[in-house]
Amino acid sequence: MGTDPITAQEFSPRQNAVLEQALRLLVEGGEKALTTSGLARAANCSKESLYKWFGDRDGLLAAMITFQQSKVRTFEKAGDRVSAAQLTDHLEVFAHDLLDVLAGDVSLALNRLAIGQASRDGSKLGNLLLERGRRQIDKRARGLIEAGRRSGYLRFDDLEDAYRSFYGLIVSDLHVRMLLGEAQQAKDFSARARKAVSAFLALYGTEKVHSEIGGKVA
Amino acid sequence: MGTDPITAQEFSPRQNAVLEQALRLLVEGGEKALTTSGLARAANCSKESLYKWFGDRDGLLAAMITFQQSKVRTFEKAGDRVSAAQLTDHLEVFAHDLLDVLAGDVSLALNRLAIGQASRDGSKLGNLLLERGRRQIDKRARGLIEAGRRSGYLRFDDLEDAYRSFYGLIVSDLHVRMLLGEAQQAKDFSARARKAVSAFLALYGTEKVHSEIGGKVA
DNA sequence: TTCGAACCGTACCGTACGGTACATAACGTT
DNA sequence: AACGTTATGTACCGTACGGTACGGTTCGAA
Repeated sequence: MGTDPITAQEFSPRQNAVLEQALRLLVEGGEKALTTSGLARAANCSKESLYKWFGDRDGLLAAMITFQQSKVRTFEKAGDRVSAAQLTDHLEVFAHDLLDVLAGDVSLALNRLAIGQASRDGSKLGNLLLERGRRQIDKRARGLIEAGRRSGYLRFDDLEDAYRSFYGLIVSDLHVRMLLGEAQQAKDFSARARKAVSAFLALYGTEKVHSEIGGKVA
Repeated sequence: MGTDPITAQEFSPRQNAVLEQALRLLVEGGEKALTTSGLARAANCSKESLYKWFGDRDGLLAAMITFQQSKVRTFEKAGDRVSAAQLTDHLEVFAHDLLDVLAGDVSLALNRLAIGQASRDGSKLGNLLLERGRRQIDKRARGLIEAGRRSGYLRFDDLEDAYRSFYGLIVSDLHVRMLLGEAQQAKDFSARARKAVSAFLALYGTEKVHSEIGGKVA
């Protein structure tokens, strides 16, 4: 009994299967489609087991978030020293990955769920989503930017300001628009990532990086 | 019968009062607190009137959005020619206003509502929010940016790209964080607006604007 | 083979919601 | 004064959900 099912890193295989079904139901039909009876039916388990494993419905929702985040492990291999080409490549890959993550249907569904419950549960789900999910992404980005500074390609006073700008240039209001359900228009994430990195380098890049890359920036 | 209550620009004073109460309930307790019975009780009206005026619950939600947006009229007085100081001032005021709007509790509550319903109603509320609410803001910003270009202070190929960058630099992920209910940390919107405009000018400003402003940019 | 734990399926309970019906009251119109 | 319109308040209905209880089943351990 020492392991809280919320803080435990993994669930039993059976529970994983059930949580998978729960995510499927949530993605397909939104929160209203995720009923305990429906989940029990879809996952071939009993409601009693659901309440035994997750406590109550809120516990189930929290478990779904931690489960999903335990699946997407963002690895961080920030080289200490990078070339200008490597830096732009890594930044663009990061930007593209970020857009891919934010646009994923499971991510959108979970964010919608947490936002919808924000005023009800004191942002418990929202904090879970931010602390456990975004932390990884933030670390990776900060590592990249720091490496760029160490290599003399980036210059900034406040790392947080620089990262915030980078994030905004990549995402802008696209995340909220997708959350609102706007018909996804041509998700050309590659071009978007390229533009964002180009703008970011124009803002925070040193003369060194501009001279080494030169014509690549429009 | 010719006027759809959704597309009608205004409701009757009685209906306005009821919608005001509906917004209050929504802000205070989220969507779950907004029940037809509760609203009837809070607004001293009958449920039958609610259904007569708004059709059903979804109609009520849509009416709440249009009602709220009919209250906040963003005026646009984009001067054709501006000075560098005027341009930066207008841009900073816009950025600050945008942050104020997005951080408003009614705005947050309505956005949470629309996002929570996004997978249920085919984004009807989300589109309403985007088309009627954001259109005004977008027009004002585009007018400002265009004026800056006409005056020789800004240079860009695509107005949409420039505006998207500006928006991202101002807001970044703050909107989503607030929607998720993150404890609001020191909303120093003035400093944030100044930084965003500074970055925007560094990206899209011409030599002219830099020479005229000079030391003001950190 | 027997025991016990975990689990499934189903039935059940209380509640609360969206929506409807009706009886009554205010009020302007003729 | 009689009437039609409009609105209120209350009672009601069907439904669907969260949560609980219970009988039956699987399955590994002793």
